[in-house]
Amino acid sequence: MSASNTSCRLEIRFPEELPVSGQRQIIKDALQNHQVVIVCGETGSGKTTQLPKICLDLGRGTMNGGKLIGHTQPRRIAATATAKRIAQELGSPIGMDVGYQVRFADKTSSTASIKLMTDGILLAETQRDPQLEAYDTLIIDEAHERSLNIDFLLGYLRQLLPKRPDLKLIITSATIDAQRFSDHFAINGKAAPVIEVSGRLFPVEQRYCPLQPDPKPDGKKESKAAKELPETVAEEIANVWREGALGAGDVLVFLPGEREIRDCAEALRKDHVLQQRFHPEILSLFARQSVAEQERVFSPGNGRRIILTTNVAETSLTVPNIRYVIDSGLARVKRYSYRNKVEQLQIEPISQAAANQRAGRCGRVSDGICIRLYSELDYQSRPKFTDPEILRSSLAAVLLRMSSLRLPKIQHFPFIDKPLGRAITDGVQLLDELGAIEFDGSNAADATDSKDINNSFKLTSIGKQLADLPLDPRIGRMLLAAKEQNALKEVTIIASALATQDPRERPMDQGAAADQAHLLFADERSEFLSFVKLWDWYQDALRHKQSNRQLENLCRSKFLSPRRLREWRDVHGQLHTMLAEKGWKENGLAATYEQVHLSLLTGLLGYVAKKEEDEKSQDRNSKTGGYVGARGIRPFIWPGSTIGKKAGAWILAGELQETSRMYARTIAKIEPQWVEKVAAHRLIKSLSDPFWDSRQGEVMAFERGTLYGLPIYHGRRVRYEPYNPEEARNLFISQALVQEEMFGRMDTPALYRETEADAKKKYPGLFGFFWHNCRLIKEIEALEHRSRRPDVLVDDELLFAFYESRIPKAVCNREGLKAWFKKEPNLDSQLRLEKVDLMRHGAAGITVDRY
DNA sequence: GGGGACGATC
Repeated sequence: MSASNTSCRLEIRFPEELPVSGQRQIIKDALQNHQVVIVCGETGSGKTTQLPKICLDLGRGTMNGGKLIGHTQPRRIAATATAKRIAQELGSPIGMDVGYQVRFADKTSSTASIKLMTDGILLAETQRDPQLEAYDTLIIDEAHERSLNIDFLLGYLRQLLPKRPDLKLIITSATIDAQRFSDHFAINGKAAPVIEVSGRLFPVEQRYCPLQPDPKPDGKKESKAAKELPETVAEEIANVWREGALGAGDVLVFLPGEREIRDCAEALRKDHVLQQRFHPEILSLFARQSVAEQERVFSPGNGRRIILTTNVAETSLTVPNIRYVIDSGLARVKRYSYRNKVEQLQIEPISQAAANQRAGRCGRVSDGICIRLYSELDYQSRPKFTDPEILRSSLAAVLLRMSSLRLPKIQHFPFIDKPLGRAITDGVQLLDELGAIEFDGSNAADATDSKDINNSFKLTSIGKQLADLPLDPRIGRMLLAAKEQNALKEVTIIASALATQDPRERPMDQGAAADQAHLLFADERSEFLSFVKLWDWYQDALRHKQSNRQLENLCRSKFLSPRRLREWRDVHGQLHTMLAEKGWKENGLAATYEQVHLSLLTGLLGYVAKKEEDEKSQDRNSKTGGYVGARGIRPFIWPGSTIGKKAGAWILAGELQETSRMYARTIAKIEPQWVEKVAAHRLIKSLSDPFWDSRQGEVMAFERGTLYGLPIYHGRRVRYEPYNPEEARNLFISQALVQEEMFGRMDTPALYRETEADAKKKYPGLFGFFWHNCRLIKEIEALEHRSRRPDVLVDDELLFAFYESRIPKAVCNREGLKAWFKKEPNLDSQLRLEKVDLMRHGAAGITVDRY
């Protein structure tokens, strides 16, 4: 141990066995001469715990008369654990010199010099401290993970640094990413210095055992059939264990998802060689499994173990005692589809960086062997890095935040990887759908088509409120709507549930029992209301709890995760407090089904679907799910749905995600009229088949309303005049007057008499010209008949021209005409036809008088 | 007929 003293009361020691300790002078020198320093240190370098101490030693931090040394971590656990560790190393109680802040936990004080936090906390702080004046030093750890938060922070800091010359920034990353960060933070053309700190990784031998051979250079496929993944995993494990190069170490197998884990586990249990010779314990590891299931992985047993894992073991969790890694080279990757505006979760080949990270997982305790189930050529041809999250996400939330921070336009913001224009446009459209923004200037109407729409919007009051909520904009929008709907109580419960992980557990081997237990919370119309039922159950359980143990057991008996229930309660509590501070009152009476779902719908407009009328699509074996949604998507109801087939004609989904199919999860029955209630102005209306409606006295048409292409209603009679006044007038003249349907059909003498009597009662003294003209035309028709000259009567076109020229331009219905009659008493006589008007020019000689 | 992993203001 060596120690150095600063002016402060603490003695700072650097454990010499940590590689970073040996380089602290180099790091100090770099930090003194540069505003930004990049530190790459692999696992075990000690960078996370020692870098803040090096900064302290350099004279930074509150205790040296400066400000805070801020240190961010991607995960809450890492932030709190690191804070405790550093405090311990400094011999200072937590909160005194080293504090931490994560969501729901704040252990900071005015005396602290070092503050550990999640990157989300620092990002949130930019809202009220845009210059980040609280800090004199910032350490952004694990920057290579390139989460949305990290990318935003790095962009933010890039533009902040010139305004804060006193602020020092350390970015830590994996070695392969270092150059990109160094270039991004170049000042006056000078890249930021990169300091490499060795890690303590043991050598890992790479082997390639491809499932399928590489394609030959001539493009012809190898005749050998591709091997199956589960069988190959079993085979390779047997091989390395038999070979015994590294002894009986545990094996970590990276697979893309839960399903592959299940298939693989089954194959391993059936493999005679493995079973008889090695008796392995087969375990699985993925995020949504119970704590008990996960714990088994972290408490090594006596025998050989095989752990089948998803990406959770790539960064978030470290499995001990791993000597062998088998890498399928695949992962389920979240991407955002701009076309459908839904999330996709599909299996993709991982990047070289991710493959290396996976391989490194067997070099932590001693030498390791990594077997890749793909060829070296395949590896070499893969992208170097995993796409950063910002290129795979909806940008609505980012745009909202940027706008609320009054940052430059997104195109000019210094992101390391700039999002595509298409993605930006999509984000703007979502914010517009939520009513969060308004377009300024003249191009408002066609703004969504304009190329630089994102240059011309500003936040509405809804947008400003959304930016203040720690929620996805869609979920935040539900809360704002719930305030109007008087449904805040229920919607706060639902919104916080949608914002956290589903507390319901479904262990692989007890699926049916879990489903059965969860039926307790089922609602026959809405799976959103299941959350409310579950919430009530949980509140009741909390009230009656005898001990934490008893509560945990009760939760477990219902297949509920205590940890996630707590997280749900924390988020709910936070929202509840925030809304109360705004002065919003929760409804005392239970909200109606409609009030709750109108609120949800306001945030989920694109997630409405309608049962297809086509009978065939309702078949079991149909290739479609029997529903059609916005933008032409055809979702399937998630098989775990408790409503399923009984869902009805219209549903709202809490989530649409494309995995093996497009699935709608968390569904509820809704009425199509509700869509109109919350989104009347978003519907695209089209009118067809206009006609004269003699009862209304108006030209009417059939209206059809669509929401993102989904017909919400059709065949609705509406006035045609507002839509097309010219054509409405033409139809009024041709059908009401020329075709004599002003008061209804009169095609038989009886009907004629009836209609006339009726009209006289309803419209006394009005439209004398109409009956006059009708009679005259009849008279002449009779004449025409007798003279056997079908051309004597003037035709419809001339009649039309007669009325058209005499009726005021603004008149296109009965009421309009009536009003003109009052204004212009002469109009009646002007509109009366005379025989001469009705006779064709050439037939003018023929008159009634000749007979 | 079935789910990669994170994360969020006084």
